[in-house]
Amino acid sequence: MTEKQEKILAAALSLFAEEGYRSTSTSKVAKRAEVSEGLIFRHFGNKDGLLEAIIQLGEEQAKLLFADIIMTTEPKEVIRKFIEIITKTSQNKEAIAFWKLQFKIKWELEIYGKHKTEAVEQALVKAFSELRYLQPEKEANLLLTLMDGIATRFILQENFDLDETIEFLKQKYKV
Amino acid sequence: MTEKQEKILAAALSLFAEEGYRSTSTSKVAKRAEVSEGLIFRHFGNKDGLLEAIIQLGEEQAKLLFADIIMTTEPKEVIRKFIEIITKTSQNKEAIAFWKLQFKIKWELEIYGKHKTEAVEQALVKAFSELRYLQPEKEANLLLTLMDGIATRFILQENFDLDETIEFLKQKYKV
Amino acid sequence: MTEKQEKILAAALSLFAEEGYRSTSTSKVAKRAEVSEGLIFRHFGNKDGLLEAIIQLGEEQAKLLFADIIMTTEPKEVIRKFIEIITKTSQNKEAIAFWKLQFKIKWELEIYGKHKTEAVEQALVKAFSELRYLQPEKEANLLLTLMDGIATRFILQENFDLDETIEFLKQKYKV
Amino acid sequence: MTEKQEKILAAALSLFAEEGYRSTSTSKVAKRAEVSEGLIFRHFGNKDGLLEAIIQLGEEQAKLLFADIIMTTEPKEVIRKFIEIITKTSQNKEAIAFWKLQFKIKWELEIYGKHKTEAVEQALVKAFSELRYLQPEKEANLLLTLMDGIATRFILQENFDLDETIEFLKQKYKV
DNA sequence: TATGAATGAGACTTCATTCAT
DNA sequence: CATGAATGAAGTCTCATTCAT
Repeated sequence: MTEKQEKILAAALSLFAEEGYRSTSTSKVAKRAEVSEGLIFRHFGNKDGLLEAIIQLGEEQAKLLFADIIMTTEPKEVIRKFIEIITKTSQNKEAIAFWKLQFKIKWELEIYGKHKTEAVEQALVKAFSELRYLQPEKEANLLLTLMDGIATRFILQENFDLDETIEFLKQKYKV
Repeated sequence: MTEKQEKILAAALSLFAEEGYRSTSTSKVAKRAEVSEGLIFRHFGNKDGLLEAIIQLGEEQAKLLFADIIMTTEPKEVIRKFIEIITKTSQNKEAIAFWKLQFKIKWELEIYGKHKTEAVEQALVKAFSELRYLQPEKEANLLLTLMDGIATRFILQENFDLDETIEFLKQKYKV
Repeated sequence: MTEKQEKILAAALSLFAEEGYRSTSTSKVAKRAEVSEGLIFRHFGNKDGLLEAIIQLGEEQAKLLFADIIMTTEPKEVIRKFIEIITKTSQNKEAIAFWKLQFKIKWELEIYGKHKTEAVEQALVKAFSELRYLQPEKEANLLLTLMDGIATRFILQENFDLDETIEFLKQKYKV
Repeated sequence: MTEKQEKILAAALSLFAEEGYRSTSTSKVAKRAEVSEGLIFRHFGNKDGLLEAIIQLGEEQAKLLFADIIMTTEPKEVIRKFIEIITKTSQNKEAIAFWKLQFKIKWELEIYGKHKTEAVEQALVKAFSELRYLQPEKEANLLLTLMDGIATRFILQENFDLDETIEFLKQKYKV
C-alpha cells in the first residue's frame, strides 16, 4: 500500500462519510487526496472498488474492536464492554467518520453485513445464559438491535446524549 | 393535487425507497409515473422540491400513525401500541416502502426530524411515569431509540424476525 | 426524425468515414452537427447506437441501389449494371463518404453483412446461367469479390483509374 | 532487436490485428507482451512508432513473399504462384494475423502502400505480355485488384470458400 | 535496460433543468 | 396543463505518455 493509496482511502472515507457514496465524485476524492483522478482508477479499478476497499478496512477494524469482547470470560464484563463500545469511538473524529460511513453504506446500498457481528452475538448469548436470563438468544438480539438504534441516534440526532443513554443502559443491565 | 401529481409522488416514493434519492433520476421517475419529465419540474420546481413534498407526506402519515397512541390514556396500552406500531406497517408493501424511504433519507441527508416524534415521546414519558418507572424520560428515550434499531434491522437485515422481537419486547415491558 | 437528428447522422457519417468510428469522438460529432453532445445520447442511446443508425441507413441505400439490378431481366444488362454500380456513386461526394464508411466499418468491426448482397448474387447467378457460363455460381461470386477489390482500390489507392477498370471489365464480360 | 522488443512487436501485431490500432491500448500490449508499459515507449518512442515498426516488418515480409514470384520466368507459373499466394498464408495463424493487420491498417489509416506491390505488378505485366494477352497492364491490374477482393472476403466473410475460389481462378487463367 | 506509479487530457455518458410548442 | 427536444455541467473512466527508482 503506497502513500498515495492511503491518502486516497482516507479522503474517500471522510468524504463518503460526510456526503454519502453516490454524492461524492471521484474528482472530489482526488482533490482532497491531492492526487490525480486517474490514480484512483489505477489502484482501485473503479469507484465501487474504492468503496469495497474501504468496507474491507471496516471489517478489519470491526474485528479489532470486537476482539476484546469475545476474549472476555466474565459475563457482566462482556455486556458492559459491549455497551461501552460506542463510547470508545465517540471521542475520535476519524473513528466517528468511520462508523458513520459503515451505517451510511448500509442504508445507501442496503447491505447488512450480519456476519460481522456473529461472534459478538455468540459471546452475548453466552453471557446472558450464564447470568440466568431466561431467553439469552432473544436478550442478545435485543441488545444488538438496541445498539443499532443508539448508533443511529448518536450519528443523526444532533442533541443526542450518548453518555446518559450508556449510563442508563449499564444501570438497567446491572453491569 | 391532480392525478398526475399523485402518480409522480407515488413513482418518486417507490424509486427513492428502492434506490435512494441521489441514484434516482428524474427521468426514471417520469417514466414510472408515465408522465413527461418536464411535468415534474412544473409541479415541484426541482428535484429537491419533489423530495420535500414526499417528506411532507411522511410527516402527515406519521402524525396519523401516532395520533391513536397520543389519544390513549391507559399507560400499558400506550406502550403496547407504540411497540406494535411497526407490525401495523409490516404487511403493507406501500407502507414499507414509505418507511424505508424515511430512514434512507435520514441517512442520505442526515436530517433527523426529531419534532415528528416529540408528541409520542411525551405520551411515553407520561405512561412510564404512571407505571412508577423511576426514570420515565430515560425509559421513553430508550424505547424510542430501540424502535430505530428494530426498524433498521427490519428493513436491512434479510432474515430479521420482527414478530419474535415484538413479542419479546411486549413481554419485557409486561404490556 | 427531427432536423437535429439528421444533422447528427450527417455529421457522424462524414466523420466516421473520414477518421473511422473509434477515432471520432462524440464531442467532435456534436460540434460538426452544431448540437449539444448530450443530444446524441438522447436520440441514439450511445455511440454504438449512432453507428447502428448509420448502418441501418446504409442497408436501405444499398437496397435502393440494387433494386434496379434485381428487376432487370436481360442477362447482359444485369451484369453491365452491376459493374457500373460503383461509377454511379463516384461523382457524388456524399455517396463516396457513405460507401467509404461502409467499408471502414466492415474492417474496423469485422462485420461482413453478406445478407445485403444475396439478392444481387441470385440475379447474377441467373444472368450467368442464361448466358451459358459453365459455373454460374462461381462466376457470380468472383464478380462480387472483384467488386470488393475495386471498391478497396477506388477508396484507398490515390491514383486508381476507376473508369479504365470498369471499361476493361465490361469489355471482358462483353456487356 | 532484444527478446523483449520482439515480444512487444508480436503482442502488438496480434492485438492490432484482432481489435484495431485505435482500440488497442498500450497497456494491453504491455500485458500481453509481459513487459512494463514504459518499455514500449523506451523502445518505440510512442504508439505510432510501434505501429511503424510493425508496418516496416510487413514490408519486409511482403518482399519475402513476393521474391519467389519475381524471380520466376515461366509466365504461367508467375500467374499461378501469384494466385496461390494467399493459400500459403491461410494455414498459418500468425501469418493470417499479419495480413489481417496490413489490411486493417490500410483502412484505419487510409494508407495504401502501392510501392510494395510494384515489383509483382511488373512481373505480372510481363507474364501476361508473354502469354499474348492484348492488354497486359490492365490484366495485371485487374488480377491485383481481384486479390484485394479475395483477401477482403477471406478475412471478413465467415463462410468464404477460399480454396474453391482459388481453384476457379486458376482454371480461368489456365495456369 | 526495465519497472510501474503517476499524470492530465479527453473519452463516453448521465442528468437536472429549460423552453418552444 | 402537458410534452419532450434540447442543453451544459458534471460524472466515471481510459489512455498515451512521463519520470523517479
